[in-house]
Order: sequence, then structure tokens, then C-alpha cells
Amino acid sequence: MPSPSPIVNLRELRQSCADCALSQLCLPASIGGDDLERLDHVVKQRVPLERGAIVFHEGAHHPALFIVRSGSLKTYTTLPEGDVQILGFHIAGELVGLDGLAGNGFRCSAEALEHSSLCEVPFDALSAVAAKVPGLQHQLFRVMSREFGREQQHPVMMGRKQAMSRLAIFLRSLSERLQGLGHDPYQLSLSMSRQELANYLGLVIETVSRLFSRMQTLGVLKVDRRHVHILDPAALATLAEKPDED
Amino acid sequence: MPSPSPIVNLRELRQSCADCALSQLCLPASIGGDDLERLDHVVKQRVPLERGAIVFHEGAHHPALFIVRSGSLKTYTTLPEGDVQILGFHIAGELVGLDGLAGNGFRCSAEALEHSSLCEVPFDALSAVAAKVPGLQHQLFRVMSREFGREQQHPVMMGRKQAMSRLAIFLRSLSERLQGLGHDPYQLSLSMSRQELANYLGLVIETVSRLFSRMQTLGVLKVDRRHVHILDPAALATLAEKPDED
DNA sequence: CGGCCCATTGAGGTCTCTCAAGGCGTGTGG
DNA sequence: CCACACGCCTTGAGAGACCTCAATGGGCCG
Repeated sequence: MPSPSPIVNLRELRQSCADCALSQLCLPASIGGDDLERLDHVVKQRVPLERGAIVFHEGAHHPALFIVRSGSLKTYTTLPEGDVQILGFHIAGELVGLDGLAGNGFRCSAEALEHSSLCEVPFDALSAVAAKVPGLQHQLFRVMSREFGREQQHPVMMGRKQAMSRLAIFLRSLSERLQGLGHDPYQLSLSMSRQELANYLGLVIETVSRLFSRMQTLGVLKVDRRHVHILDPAALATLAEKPDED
Repeated sequence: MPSPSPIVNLRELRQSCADCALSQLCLPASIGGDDLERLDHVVKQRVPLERGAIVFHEGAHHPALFIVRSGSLKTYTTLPEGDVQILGFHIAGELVGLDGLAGNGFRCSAEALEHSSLCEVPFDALSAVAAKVPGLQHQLFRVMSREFGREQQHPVMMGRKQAMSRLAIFLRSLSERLQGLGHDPYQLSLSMSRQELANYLGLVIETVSRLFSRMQTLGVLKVDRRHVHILDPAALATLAEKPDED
């Protein structure tokens, strides 16, 4: 790793939970100053990840939570016959690794989709602190519950029989999450390939490609490679429910 | 509620976590005697539910965990346009309600598929006890993680493009869970209708019906209404990966 | 400039959905 | 006890959407 800018490194290392921009989304919300510092010692700031870097592998016994600070990840499992199923895409403020706490190792793998940074929280240490800080414990349950609810949206999307609906639902979901981070909800920079997106949606790559083209023709989107501009949110919402019935 | 058999009620009420047959699967595992009793006071034994009874409704602010003691439930969400997506079927020993802890109410509804009984654990009380009993807190995280991992299997199944694979995966999953309860893994008593199963699998009822027929013709299953006898587990496993390529 | 990867577009096939009719078991009432 | 109705499931025929296979286009990097 040939010397990245030391200034960047310093900023990464010095950043604490207290002044993290994600504190509202992350664990520390509603935790007092002293307790927050205690948590701070538990959190490892990981070196930035390059695209393709593996955060953890399926089966690894390394119970820890990971919070995406910047960039994005995908989680996926590998099926017996070798196929892959992508389980989720995760952007800043979202938790990854919840399935690795049960004592049987991770049930999926996580990989960076682009240059990303995360916080790592070893489960044992977190658990120990949580035992002493009721507020943290409560917050932790809440966050896990929130991620659980988010996870449930995946089958809802895959239950849609029309491919157009699936893509529309995905785009709306991503848009909404970006808005929660204070970004423009109508300018999407997809960090995943068409192949990865297709896999996530339960479709093949050609179908996804055709859907993007059709949405562009319909005037709903402006698509330029991985940049998607939502031109007509209302139409997108309609497509999410009923596919195109002109 | 016109007087049910008092004997039954008594048995229900007297049953404690200590002598519950599900203790290995449920929360109390690896918790000592005193602590276990403390937990016991938190757990509500609910009156048995009839088929169709609602355990909780989407949006309800009533944070609690529910453990299926006997029978089975389905969880589902209702989409804006009125369609339903079934998120899971839950049998004895499984947790329901994890998505209701985040403070925004439940994100799905839960309904009994047959005569069932459950334990209800109010979240606040559970959280309070967990704060004092580190072992329980740890176990609670583990159980939540386990359910999280289970949840992730749904999109894996729905990602399969061949309907035959989806049904085969479902049947194998159910078989495995029944085996974990000490039941015959090859005798399945489906508590859900074809309609509900089709919805869960992301298919239509006719397709599911045809799949059962075909599996029976192939000699993999013996199907009699909602009773399914797995005749050839190996063949079922093959179907779960690659659909029929005779 | 050439090779490579990713994405797009086209043509054809097939699996699942849609629409429709018919069985089967259950429960109700005569 | 039988007739009938009802819900649930099965089976059939046809249509449509997505998948498969194949070729082309367009950045990106050496």
C-alpha cells in the first residue's frame, strides 16, 4: 500500500463517533458523552477499501458489525452449485454483518463495490459495552430491527412478477436512502454493474438493460452508463406498482 | 370467552421457560436458574390462537417478540395497491416480531395459519432484564442474528428463475426445520394454502399446483392435499439446484 | 491503435402467467 | 341420508414476458 496522503489517514484515524456525520444513523444516537467515549474505544476504524476488497467471507468466524461510512458494499451468498445470489447493496450509514453473530460464522460475504470506508465493531466488545450502557443496548436492538425491516423489502421486490416493477422499486428505494443521507434523490450513481443489479433483482442482465432503455424511452429516466437521472418520480412510482400499461 | 377447559388453562399458565420443550431454541438457553426465573415473569403466555387470528398488524406500535410454541404463523405485508406479499412461515421455536423493535411499529402483520400458541415478550421488559443479565443479552443478539440469517434465505429462493427449484428449496427448508424439532423430516403437513405458498414463492397458484403434480409424477413426492410425503430426498435436492433436466 | 470488458440490441424459444373449466372434499340444509 | 353449494385445488389451452443465444457498440487502458 504505497503511502496514501498522510493527511487523509490522519483524518480517518482521528474521526471519532462524536463527530461522525452518521451518528444519527449509527449506534451512538441518544448516548451520553462518557458512554460514547467508551464505545469509541471499541470501534475500529478500518483502512479504506478498494473496489473488490472483501470485508468478510461466508463461513468466517469473526463476529463483528460493520458500518459503512462512505462508499458501498454488496453482500452475497454462494450456492452449492456455484451460483451467486446478491442479498443487498449497502450505502453509508447502513449495517452489515448482522448474520454473523449467531455463532455459526457469517452466512454471506461482503465486498466493496467502490472505494469505501467502514467502521468495524467486534461483537464481543460491543456486547460488553452494551451490558453496561442500557441506552446503547436499546439502540442496538433498534438498529438491528431496522436492518431486519430493510431486509424484508428484498422479497417484496422479488415477489413482483413484472421485471419493470422490480427495477422501479429498486430505484425508488435507492433514491430514498440517498435522500436520507442528504443527497439529491434524483441523481443516482450506481456503484454496481448491470450483472450485479440483475442478480439482485432476480433477472438476467439483458432484461435489466432493456428495462433501462425502455424507461428512458418512456421519459422516466435519463440513463448514462451507471449514472441514472430520475426525470419523472411520479411515473417511476406508478411503474413500481403496475408495470407499463400505457 | 365462554370458559375453556380450566385444566388446559392451568397447564398453559403454569408452563414456565424452565420446562419448555423449546428452551434450546428459544431465549433462555445458557441462562442460569435465577435469571431464568426473572425472565419468566416477563414472558406472557398467550391464549391459544385460532386459524386466521391476527397476532399483530402492520404499523402497530406494540414492540414485543413472539415465539411460536406450537402451530404456525405467516407474516406478510400489504403493498400500496392492495396486494399481499407473504414474508415467511414460522413454526415452533421461531421468533416473530423482530421488525417491530425499531420504534416505527411493525413492518408486517402476523397471522395464525392453524390452531397455535405463542409466548409474548414485551420488548421493554425484555430489554430491561437483558441489561441485568449479560448472558441473556448475548443470547438475544444471537437469536436475532439467527433469524436474520433465516430471513436471507427467502431472496435466495426467489432468485431462482425456475419455479421447480423454488418449490424444492422451500420443501427442503421446511423439512430441515421440522427435523430440528424432532419430527419426521419426510412427512410434511403444510399449514398454508396453495395460494399462500404461491405468494411466498413469487408464483401463481396454478404453477404451484402443476409443480406438485409433476414432482409426484417424477416420483419425488407423494402429495395428498396438504400432506406431502418426500419419497426421494436426493432427487428433491437435485431439483433444488437444477430444475428437471431429465 | 488494439484488446478487453461491459453494456446494448436483436431474434427466437420456453417457461410461467392468464383465462377458463372441471374435480374433490367439506359443510349445510332439506 | 342425500342434495347442493362453496371453497380449494387441479388441469387444460393460449398468450405473453422473460430467458437464451448471438452479434454489435462503446469506453477504458495498456
